[in-house]
Amino acid sequence: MSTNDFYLRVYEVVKQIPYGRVTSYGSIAKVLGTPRSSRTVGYAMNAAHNDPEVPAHRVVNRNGVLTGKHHFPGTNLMQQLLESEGQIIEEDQIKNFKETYWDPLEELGLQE
DNA sequence: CGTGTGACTAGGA
DNA sequence: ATCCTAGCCACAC
Repeated sequence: MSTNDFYLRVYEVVKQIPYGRVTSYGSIAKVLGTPRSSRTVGYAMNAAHNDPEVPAHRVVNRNGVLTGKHHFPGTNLMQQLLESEGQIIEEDQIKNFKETYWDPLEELGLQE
């Protein structure tokens, strides 16, 4: 495999994000072994479109800001989805980010 | 194979 | 704390 492999790996990680939790692009990239390809992770999410099992709304930037909300249908679908999971969002930013942050490195047992 | 682009991030002013 | 800059990597053309 080749090209799609990276995207598929991204999806596999995103799919494992628990309900009500979120993570960052950089963390996902790090899990994949390429911490510098965080931008590409977001790029991959564009194609995630085809995979409804990928909870793209649970992926935000490292500050807990919904940078990708503009890529969702409507104007604040991403925010609505997160709020429906119990997230507290204000000004496009997750207020309880630290509490709901899900670190794939820890949770997947890849670290420590 | 070179160039441009982006749902990012870290570091410096 | 906020704003700006440069580096990154995978992909489309």
